[in-house]
Amino acid sequence: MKFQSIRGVKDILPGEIEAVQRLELAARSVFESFGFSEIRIPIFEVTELFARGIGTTTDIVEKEMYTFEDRDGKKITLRPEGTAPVVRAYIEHQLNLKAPVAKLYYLGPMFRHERPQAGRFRQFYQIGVEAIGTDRPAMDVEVLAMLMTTLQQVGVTEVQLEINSLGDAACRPHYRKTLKAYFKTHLSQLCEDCRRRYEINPMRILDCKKEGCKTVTAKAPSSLDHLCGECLAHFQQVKDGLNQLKIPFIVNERLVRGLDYYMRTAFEVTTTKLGAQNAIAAGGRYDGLVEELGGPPTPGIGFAMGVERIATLMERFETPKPDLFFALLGEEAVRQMLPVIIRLRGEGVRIEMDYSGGGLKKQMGLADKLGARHTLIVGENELKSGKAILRDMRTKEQREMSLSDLSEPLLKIIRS
RNA sequence: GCGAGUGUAGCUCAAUGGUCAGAGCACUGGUCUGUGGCACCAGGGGCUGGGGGUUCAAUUCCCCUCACUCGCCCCA
Repeated sequence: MKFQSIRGVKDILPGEIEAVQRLELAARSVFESFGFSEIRIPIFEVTELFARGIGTTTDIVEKEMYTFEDRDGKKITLRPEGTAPVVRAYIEHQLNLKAPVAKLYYLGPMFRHERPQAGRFRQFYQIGVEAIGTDRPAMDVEVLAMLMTTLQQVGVTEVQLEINSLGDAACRPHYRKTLKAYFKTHLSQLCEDCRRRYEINPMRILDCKKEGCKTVTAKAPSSLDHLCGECLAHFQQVKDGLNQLKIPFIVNERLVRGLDYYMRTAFEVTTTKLGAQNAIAAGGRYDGLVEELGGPPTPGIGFAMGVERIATLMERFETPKPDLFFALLGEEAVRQMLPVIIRLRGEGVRIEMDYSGGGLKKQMGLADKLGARHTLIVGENELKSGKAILRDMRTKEQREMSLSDLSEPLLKIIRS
């Protein structure tokens, strides 16, 4: 009986994980420079939170959630996204009272029961940001700047930022009605999926890639023509802000989002290098969500980055190599050197050694394979003479070092 | 949920309805007993994903199943 990981779930091994670590590090540092703080949210919540937050007719809620009953009979769901939990925490801890705008970021795994595919997993990682408490377009611009800066810092530059405005509670219903009226006259030309979308979420039809639907949507009324004055002004200010910061973007009026809570600004960062899963980050404004989840009427905006997708666009980074390898011959050498090894490791020096008890040749081979910069040789001869041998593995130069005073001189050499 | 493709050594891949399923890389050992990379030599390693069927005989042909990959849908 061989065990293997569950379908759609994978291990990220050394060699692969380094890019992820860099991305996380870069994101943290960028977000914190913008004044955002980490919030660590649970990976499961009551099912109702997601149903209300994301929307009961969305694909995520209808068929992708990992939902189960816990031992008390409570309905629990592994989080499929991070915004609803963050908003729940915002309300629960009354973060609205602690600062005018709650600026939060999170990172961790999300779970969706989808068919695995290139760039799509059932457990996947997101790094996300939420700014709750302001509807100023300046915040939209800041959030987008954070996202693009982070991508740039990890060297992911061949991407496209697409933005759109979905309207708000005042103008979206009108647009929806107009759109539905238009599609009603073209129903027969739409694909089966789109006829279903017509009932559930007609805006999604705009996003269909089928040729027949495309010809219909090409002449469909544009969302941008139906924005109310306030939404239009908001959108204009967001675009102005991006231009001012020289952040390139295109307006894609077909851009709609699959989650119900988005309104006004919606955006997506895409790449052509990942096959079918071309979105590496996406987000938008969700001005009605806090209220929907039981909090005071509060606007918010956020995004999530797909960690695996971005990581595959990054160059690969080597696993760190040892600074120093200890080639020790005999138990006595091990006994005497262990304190030095521990002390140097405490200083942050990466030290490896041999655990097989093999001869010097074998240990040198291991030092080479691990890519150690230096090797310190201590055997019977060295114990007798009181002098260890330090070998530079690149230049092959060797020098003697006093056994009685190793740590400081070694530190100096390694840090030089 | 639907469609297509692929499962052979740790990895990348060969092969044939018929003797014992091979190669490269990797690994282990030796040439070289306290000095790595190179070279040469040798060695270990496989229920050919699992189950069933056809056949004298299946890794090969057929069916089922599982897994992976890619696409649709949807999404990050």
